[in-house]
Amino acid sequence: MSKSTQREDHLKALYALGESQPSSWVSTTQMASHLGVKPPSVTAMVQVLAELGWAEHRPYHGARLTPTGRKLALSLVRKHRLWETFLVDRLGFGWEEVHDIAEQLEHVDSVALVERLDAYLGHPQTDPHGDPIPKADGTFHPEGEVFVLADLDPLVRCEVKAVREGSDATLSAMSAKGIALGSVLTPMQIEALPAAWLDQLMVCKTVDDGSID
Amino acid sequence: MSKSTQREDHLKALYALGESQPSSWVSTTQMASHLGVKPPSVTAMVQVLAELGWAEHRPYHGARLTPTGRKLALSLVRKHRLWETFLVDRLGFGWEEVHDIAEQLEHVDSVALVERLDAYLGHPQTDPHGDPIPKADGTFHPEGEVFVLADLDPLVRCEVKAVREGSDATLSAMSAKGIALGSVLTPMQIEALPAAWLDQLMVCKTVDDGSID
DNA sequence: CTCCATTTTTAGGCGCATCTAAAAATCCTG
DNA sequence: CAGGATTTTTAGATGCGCCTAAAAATGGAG
Repeated sequence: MSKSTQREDHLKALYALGESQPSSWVSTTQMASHLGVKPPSVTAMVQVLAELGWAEHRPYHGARLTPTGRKLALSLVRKHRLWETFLVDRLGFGWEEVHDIAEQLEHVDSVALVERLDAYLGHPQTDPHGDPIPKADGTFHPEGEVFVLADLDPLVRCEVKAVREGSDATLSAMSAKGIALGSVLTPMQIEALPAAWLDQLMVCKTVDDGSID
Repeated sequence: MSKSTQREDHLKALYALGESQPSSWVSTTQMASHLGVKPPSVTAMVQVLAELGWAEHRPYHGARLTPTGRKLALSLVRKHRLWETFLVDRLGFGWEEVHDIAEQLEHVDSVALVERLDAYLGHPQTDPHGDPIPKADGTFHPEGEVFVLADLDPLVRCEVKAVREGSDATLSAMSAKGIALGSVLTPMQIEALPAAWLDQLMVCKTVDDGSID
């Protein structure tokens, strides 16, 4: 936490936005709206990240993480998702309640803490939303065959594996409709879902031997 | 970690130093060396705390917590000690390793988190160092046998051991109702007491069914 | 290929918490 | 009880992260 929560937040934004789009160059405006600040503030911070060797900045074109910056960002994602797992699995929070708390916890600075927490939780591979938890070395556990529900062409039975970028309200609404990780959706159920959810729900086709990872 | 980690640190210093000395007035120099900053910085922050109603500042004499400030300070102590308990009891840290980590964790702002953590840990009464953990209402678990009457959950016979922070008028009124040190109160009598008194009367149970908590 | 609309950076300020140096108050000694 | 030593506060400056407004660069439409 010590140095700069802000730097870490900008780093995370850079990572999140860079991953979710073809070009890894992220505009300052994009980051600004993601972080809830104004573009000039992002420009200033991106320049700091560049000086630290965590990002590259191509003026008027955007910013991108360096390998070092990516490692740091992944360690933040790791901490965030481990804390979310702790909050849900151990403290009994609902999956829609934990984001803001984890947002704070992830800035606590202690390598030993993260590693002990990871061990305490049994080295979980995904967080309560189904998102993969990076390992200490910054690599991911091999991911299964999940894809966005919107891509499910012939509507068939499938199992919810993850929810991407769900707001707290969305997650609550999903819970209210009985959707949780591991829920099985029939074609009929899928048709009844709000269209917006189709882009957020990550699923895999259900095979009859209900094996879960 | 809101904007106010610094405020919280000053509040805690004020509490810690005020408790451990006869006069509760704490000098800015004392606080400064405790916090690792210079006295003028403390003066400035103490003035902020005063404006917030968390402390009183008598220029050139020192600062002191208000009741509100004390409650806030105690909630920080509570969080700190609960996290230390978690780190040692659950994550297996040594008791000498946990202070700095808890120092960071205590600034995480979520009432629900603290309460769930407390429950998860089994409502511990002391932290790994043996220091008492304040309860959510800012009172301590019975240090010896003594505790605040308001905490007497199943109403049972008890004996008055002390009166905390009672004004002259309050003490007179208590005397008029026959309450003095050593008085024995029955459940029926307790129910008839002014609510305000329940927070001031320190009691111990007269029968030894020592189990609760 | 030029010019205008949009995006992005630069310029200049603000609030916060900190600092150093100087002024003010208190305390202590003779 | 006076005056110097010490403590504490005030004054003024710095770094950081944010803002708004203005300037600069990009890129798209004719």
